[in-house]
Amino acid sequence: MTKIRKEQPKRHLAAEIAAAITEGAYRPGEWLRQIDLEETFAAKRFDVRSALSELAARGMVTHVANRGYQVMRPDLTVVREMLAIRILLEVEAVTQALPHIGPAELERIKSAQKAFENAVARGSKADQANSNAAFHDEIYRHAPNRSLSKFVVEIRNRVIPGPIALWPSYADLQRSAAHHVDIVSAIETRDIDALVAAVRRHITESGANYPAGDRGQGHTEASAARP
Amino acid sequence: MTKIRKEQPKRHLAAEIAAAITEGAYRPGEWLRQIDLEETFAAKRFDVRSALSELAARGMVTHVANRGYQVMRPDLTVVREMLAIRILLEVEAVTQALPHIGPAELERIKSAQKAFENAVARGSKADQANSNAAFHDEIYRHAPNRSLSKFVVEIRNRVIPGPIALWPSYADLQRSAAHHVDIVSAIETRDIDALVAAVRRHITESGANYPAGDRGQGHTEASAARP
DNA sequence: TGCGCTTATATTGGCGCCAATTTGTGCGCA
DNA sequence: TGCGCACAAATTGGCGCCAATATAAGCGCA
Repeated sequence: MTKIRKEQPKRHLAAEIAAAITEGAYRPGEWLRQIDLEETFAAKRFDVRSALSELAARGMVTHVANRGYQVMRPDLTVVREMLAIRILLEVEAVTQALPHIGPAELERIKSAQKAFENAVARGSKADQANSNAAFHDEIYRHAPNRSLSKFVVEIRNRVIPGPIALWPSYADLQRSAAHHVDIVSAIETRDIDALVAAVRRHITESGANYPAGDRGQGHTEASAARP
Repeated sequence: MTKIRKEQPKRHLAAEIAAAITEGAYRPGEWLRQIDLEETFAAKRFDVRSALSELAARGMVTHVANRGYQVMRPDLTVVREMLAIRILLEVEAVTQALPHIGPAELERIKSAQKAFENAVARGSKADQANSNAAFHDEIYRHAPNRSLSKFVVEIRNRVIPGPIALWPSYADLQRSAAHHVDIVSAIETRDIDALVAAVRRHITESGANYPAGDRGQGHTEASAARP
């Protein structure tokens, strides 16, 4: 008799919770109750705590003894610093990728860009975020340094977007789409300088949504939610 | 009556195990038995499994269902790619740091360098690794982008050194020390180009220990250790 | 005597309970 | 009526057991 085994792909709960946080399901400062997470993600207590511990190590949530875990409040300074790091990495990635982008690859990039434009017009917030990420990855994946492109993804997912950056205006989205057009055309004309400049501008301005004195956005409300 | 509470700084077991791996306590390909880890680190089963899961997510160990966790075999390509990323980040860090290094800071850097030389002469392998890391951090910490310097540390600790890179020859160590001297003098003369070149060379050559066809070093022996 | 099957052992991994602690509520007292 | 204390409810977190599975050992049979 052949042995039947349930091949569950060993879900990575920490990543799922992290995604939920970056998508705004949980607000900065909000308490993450283990019991809630258990039923929301249909996971066991063990996995929940394990995931929470991991996220705490990553600095995505803060842990208060005997109180629980709460979503880290995005520090404007840290966000800006992470953007600077992203620029460093993504500029390198796109520079490495350019020589390896032929007509076929360009076509895929263009369709990824189209997908983003569609998401801007008719998609949900999550669609917009995902198709935006997919567009960039479609470019970076051609960098010979595969670790680099993986890293770019990891860093991007690590930053907790403030509530403001999470709800960009339609104008913001259109500006993003315009940047994508710039990037694509720079790739098409093989203009490395223009390409680098476009990427740098794109990332920089993605953090421009953060007003100067951000910080306490949603502070009172989120803090009010008791643990 | 005042309440007495045991303020244990909430140890991060995953980091401890990771350190043990990078220090060579566990060889690539070796199986990590949970029971052994329990008593070695005086931790409970829960924490061990949690830490292991985290390390698996970081790609430091591989997880085989119902078999356990084993130390990831360092892939030469990945190691090289990570070195390239380290160069990118550390060059940026040192560039940012230079303008903020005054006489007082330079003095501390010099003493860190001395500490490394002492470790080379009389210290253990762990001492050498630690004092080397301390030297670099003593420089990078002056970069205004604090996230960057933290990041540099994280990346450095993420790479699993192959057994060869782990046991550098005395000549390797001396070369490393020489690089440090170059770096210090470049800082002293404020020669940014020389500084960048020195850092780049230092990191690049730290991976030169890996011979072309590395991979299977310690393969048979480590694999023999049954789970 | 060697090979294949069955049995035994060690290890992993899923799951759950209960003590400790904190927060919320209600009662009593000034 | 307002303040403070005590009690109750909810949540976290430490800990341990036991089933499932892989590996090793033992045994019978050709």
